[in-house]
Amino acid sequence: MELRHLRYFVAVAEELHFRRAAERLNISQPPLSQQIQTLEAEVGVQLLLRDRRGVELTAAGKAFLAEARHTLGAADHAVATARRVAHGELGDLSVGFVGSTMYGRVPEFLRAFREERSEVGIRLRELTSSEQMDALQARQIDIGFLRPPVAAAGITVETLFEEPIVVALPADHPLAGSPRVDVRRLREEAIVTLSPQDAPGIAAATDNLLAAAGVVPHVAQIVTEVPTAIGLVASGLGVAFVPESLMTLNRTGVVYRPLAGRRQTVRFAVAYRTRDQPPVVSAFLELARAAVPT
Amino acid sequence: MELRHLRYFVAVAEELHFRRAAERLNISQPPLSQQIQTLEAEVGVQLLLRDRRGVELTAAGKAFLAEARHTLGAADHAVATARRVAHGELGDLSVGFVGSTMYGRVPEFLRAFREERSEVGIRLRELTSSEQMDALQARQIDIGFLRPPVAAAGITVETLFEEPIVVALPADHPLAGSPRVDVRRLREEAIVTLSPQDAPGIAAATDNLLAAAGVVPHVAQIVTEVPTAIGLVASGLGVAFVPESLMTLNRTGVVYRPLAGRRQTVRFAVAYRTRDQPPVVSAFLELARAAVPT
DNA sequence: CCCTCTGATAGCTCTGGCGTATCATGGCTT
DNA sequence: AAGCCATGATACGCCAGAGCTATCAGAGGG
Repeated sequence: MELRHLRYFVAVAEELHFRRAAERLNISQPPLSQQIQTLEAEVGVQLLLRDRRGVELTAAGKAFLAEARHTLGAADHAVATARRVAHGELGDLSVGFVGSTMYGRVPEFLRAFREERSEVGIRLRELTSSEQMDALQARQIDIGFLRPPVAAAGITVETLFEEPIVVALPADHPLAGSPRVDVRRLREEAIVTLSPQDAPGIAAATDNLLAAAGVVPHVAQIVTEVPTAIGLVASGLGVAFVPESLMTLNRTGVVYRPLAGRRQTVRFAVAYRTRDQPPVVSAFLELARAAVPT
Repeated sequence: MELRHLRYFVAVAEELHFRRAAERLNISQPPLSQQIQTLEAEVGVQLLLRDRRGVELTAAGKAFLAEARHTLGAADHAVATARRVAHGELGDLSVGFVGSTMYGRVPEFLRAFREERSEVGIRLRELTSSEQMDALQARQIDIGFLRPPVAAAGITVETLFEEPIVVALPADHPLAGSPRVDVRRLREEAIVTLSPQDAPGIAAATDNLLAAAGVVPHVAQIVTEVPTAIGLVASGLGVAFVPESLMTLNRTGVVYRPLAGRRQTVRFAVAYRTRDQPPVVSAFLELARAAVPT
């Protein structure tokens, strides 16, 4: 049995007239009769009563008509669904992100994308930058939000923008009152730093800042995620250098101050497999690129 | 697009290997490649990634696979459903009945049929015998339970059994104490009779009884349904002659007594279209015939 | 009694689905 | 590095079968 048989049967059942049904199907009447006969033989059941005065459905024919319509609808739906997935209108998207990006632009991207493509399901996973590279290669995620430098075979890392580093101080710190902070004045401070393996971008920026100021850091604690570092600052353990966007994390006991002197930035990037992307990915990337100022 | 394309695609998607899929489909590999190409061209979307090391599904391909399986399932289901309807295992049955039969064997038939064919939906309509003949011809009902004589073109009326007429008396009637009642002793009674149009069987039986006893009836009221007649007996309006099976209608203020002398019976019959029956009908008829004693 | 309408049948054509043979390409082995 | 073996794609011929035209058979209706 083929869909042709179902299409023909539905046409005859609707017209209750072989010649008219054949016209509708753009074939002549004899092959239509033949195909219906073949169908009835295969089902093994009489579906139509021909009584010289038009056609009538048997009880089995009525039941089959409903099911045949459903089958044809399912076939159309299969095609439509595949097309929509191919056009990125429908599908699933797994997104990885490092903790520090959830206070910046990522939530904005996600909200905008959900509005534009309400039928794309988004799954979020918090991962470090290097974990994201592995997850991208293993196809566990399709897009990653992370901070370079980071690289892996088959993965494109595309910087979306740069943002300055600011310093997070305990609220009761003497320098908390200054509009800008000179790194050299932090010479005696304990510093909470990020692990170079897990947050290479921020770790390198911190090193640069301190080296440029000729400061040898007293490392109070090495942590994996920026929000953790800010938590430790709040508890008075030391100061931390963090990306500007983290200022939206208004934690009691912490103040953020811009740095005096040469501006030090960290990059914010999106990463994706260079090949074998689901179609939704390119739509998401375009949205993210459009959302950041050139 | 034909079901063939879906079958082939599902096989390839499951095997992830053209040659093995072709074996499973009992065709050779080249036509399988061709058909899949045709399918992809028609859908307009790449469904499979061939990369020299087996085959992989695209996102669209995964979505299409699920839909294709569903479509194939729907096609199988269409065939199975038509067959089940043709075998009377599934379907709908409209049954007409006259009021007096619902106190006899009909409920028993219905219960037994529902147990045997739980997937046949039964709709019940209370109709007089002649209304049932019209409804059968108009295909509004498929089976009727009624009391002959009644006839119409294209309708078979098949007597299932006969049952004796008994008399329904008000409980305070002088004859209520007798084990049997002689009709001649009802010479002076008001009688509730049934309309010959609506209940020809019982009306004729009543006429016969009275004529045989030489009684000229005082007709108190003519009614359409036997239960109505019994209601009037309960109110003391008169006596009525009713089929024995109505004795299961235990109405306060009414007693039933068998008649003395020659036994007068009414028939109980099932009626159906001689042709163009839904397949369930014959199953129901066989059950009804088997349920009555020969 | 003929005419007209229905769906079915006959016989032919030709498309297209399938087969065999072969190609192109990439990974693996040696 | 070269050859081998696997993959899926391509080339091409064959023939089943889907479709066509012409015709038949039977039932109403005028």
